[in-house]
Amino acid sequence: MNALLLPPPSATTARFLRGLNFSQPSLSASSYKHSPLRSSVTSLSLSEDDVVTEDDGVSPYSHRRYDFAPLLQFLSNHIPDDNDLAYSDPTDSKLAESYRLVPASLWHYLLKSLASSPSSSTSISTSYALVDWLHRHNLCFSYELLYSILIHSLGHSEMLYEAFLLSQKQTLTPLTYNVLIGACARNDDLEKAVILMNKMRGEGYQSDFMNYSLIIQSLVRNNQIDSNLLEKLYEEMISDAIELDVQLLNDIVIGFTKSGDVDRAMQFLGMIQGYGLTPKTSTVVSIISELGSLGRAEEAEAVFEEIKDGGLKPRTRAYNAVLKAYVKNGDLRDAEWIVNEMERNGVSPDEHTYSLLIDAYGNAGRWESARIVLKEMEANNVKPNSYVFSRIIVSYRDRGEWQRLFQVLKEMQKCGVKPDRQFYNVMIDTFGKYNCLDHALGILERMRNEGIEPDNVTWNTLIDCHCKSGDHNKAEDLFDEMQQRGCLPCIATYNIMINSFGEQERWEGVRSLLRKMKTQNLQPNVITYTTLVDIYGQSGRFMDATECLEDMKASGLKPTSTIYNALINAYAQRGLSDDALNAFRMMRSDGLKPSNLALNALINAFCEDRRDVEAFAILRSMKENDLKPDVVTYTTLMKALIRVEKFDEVPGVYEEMIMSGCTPDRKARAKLRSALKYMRQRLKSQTL
DNA sequence: GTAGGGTTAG
Repeated sequence: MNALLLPPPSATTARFLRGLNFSQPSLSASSYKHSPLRSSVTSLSLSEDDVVTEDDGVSPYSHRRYDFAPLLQFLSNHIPDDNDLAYSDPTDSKLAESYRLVPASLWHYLLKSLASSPSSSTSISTSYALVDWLHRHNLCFSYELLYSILIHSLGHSEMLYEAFLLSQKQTLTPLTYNVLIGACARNDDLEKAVILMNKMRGEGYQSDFMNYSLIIQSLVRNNQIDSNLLEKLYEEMISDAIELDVQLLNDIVIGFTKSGDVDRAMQFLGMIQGYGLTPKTSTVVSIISELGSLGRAEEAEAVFEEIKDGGLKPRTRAYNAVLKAYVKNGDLRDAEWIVNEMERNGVSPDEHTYSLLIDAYGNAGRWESARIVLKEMEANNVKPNSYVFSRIIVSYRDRGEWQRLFQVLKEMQKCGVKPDRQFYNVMIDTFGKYNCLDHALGILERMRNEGIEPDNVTWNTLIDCHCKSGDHNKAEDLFDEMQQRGCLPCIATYNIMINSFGEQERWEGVRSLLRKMKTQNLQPNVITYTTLVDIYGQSGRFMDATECLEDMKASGLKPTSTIYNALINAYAQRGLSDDALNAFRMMRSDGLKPSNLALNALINAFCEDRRDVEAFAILRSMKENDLKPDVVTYTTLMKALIRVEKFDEVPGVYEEMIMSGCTPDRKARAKLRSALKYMRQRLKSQTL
């Protein structure tokens, strides 16, 4: 479009240009040797496509070099301000005349190179100057486009701030809006992107669908995606009547997948197919993978089949995703089957395949089979790595056979695999979970000796295991040490420390941790608020606890059932049954389903408040709502009966518990025993 | 179609 607006080149101007020597790099190069702008940008080699060709067939301009050095040199020396002297400078108009023939596309290219050149602010200010200059001399039309190019390039080279400043100089048009929003999203500055989108909408312009793609991609990239947010974005797209292209639909599917709402993701997958479009394989695989992580094997299989229906052959990744589902479910036979299947179809297993298989055998306690897989890996030239071994340790840790850790270490050495930071983190966690704090600290030493710098996770794990064993002083020392060594605490670190201070009832300490988080620009997350509600609630500071819950809602985070459980539980332990009930109702009105945890806590509240009738009413409503009472439910009910001295009703509850299929644990048996004891005592005192 | 995995906080 711009090329059409360019004045046609004439023979006279061409001669003029040749006469001015601008096409002779040797001359200009010598005169600009010391210019700060001498870079790849100052002179451009052009292909035939880039130049305007004359009608006469023999193009005088093909393969010529336009040398922009003189212009750029001039512009860098004349950074324009409002009452610019350059206007009256004769060189200015002479230069303008000499570049009259440069095609628009070339100006665009020059501008792009200049704006995205990695060097200094010099080139940025020169690019502004260039746009102004072109504008002033009517050399290149569509200034809107020029600004867009500039903003786009700046955004691509992470100079978003400059792009933003630039946009302030002009009235924004739909094109510049879109380019700017795109630049913000690419640079992960979504706050600015959203502000601009709203502003744009306010001015009656429609946003480009590309912007939504870029925003979703940025959210996914930074793990900031959640399904509510995505739902809101989708509503916006609908109300803006945005065209949903395949790319955008793929991005939405990925977004819902990553935010854990795989059901919604599958709806959109269906939408893609319904439009007769083909989803990207990587999109489909990511759904299978998520279904796999959730252990939803049948659905994973079904989506896997859809790849084949589309005429595509599943590759390693797709197989791995299904394999993950089987492993998650502990389904060894299906796991072995799918691996055979992939080999039969000529798809070679990779590191992930083997890792998953080893995981499966490890979980089944089949260490020998896991070793065979290790051998197979070697045979197939897939090198086992630290990851595989850390998975083995995790499976031993979770099955209580953590001492096998030493054996795993030996095996690892035999394979010539060096433990990495994450492996050591798993080791520290394992030692910590089994209260071997000295061993855990030993690993820290070992890491340092091997030149592996401990990271956030290392420190968090160490700090937390010391808190859990009650050594809050050592935990605090480690918290200080971490910072002295230049490791910045993250949100998890603060959550651990807040919990620690809370347990010690060091409330000023808690507040100062929250302040410190803010200075680091860390926002409290759901876990932070839950921790706060828990520690305040546990020490009877209910005002503080409820205030935290309100703060969380105000900050836009959705309360979870865990946070309500913490609150209900806190009230329950002090026998504040009305408050507990109230918290329970709040939970319901927030649309959260009550779990056994919440209901058991509520029963406990009535129990502590000697309201046994209400406690049993909860049991009834559990049964009516298809919630299976568990051993804790029945034990708490027995406790409630004992509290109101209805000892003779306890054996009946115990019996019902067994009848309903609950296995009594030590606490349940203890309740029955103490009820029987009281009954005997009562009998004795009556006979006496 | 060049990406997917492990460890920490309620």
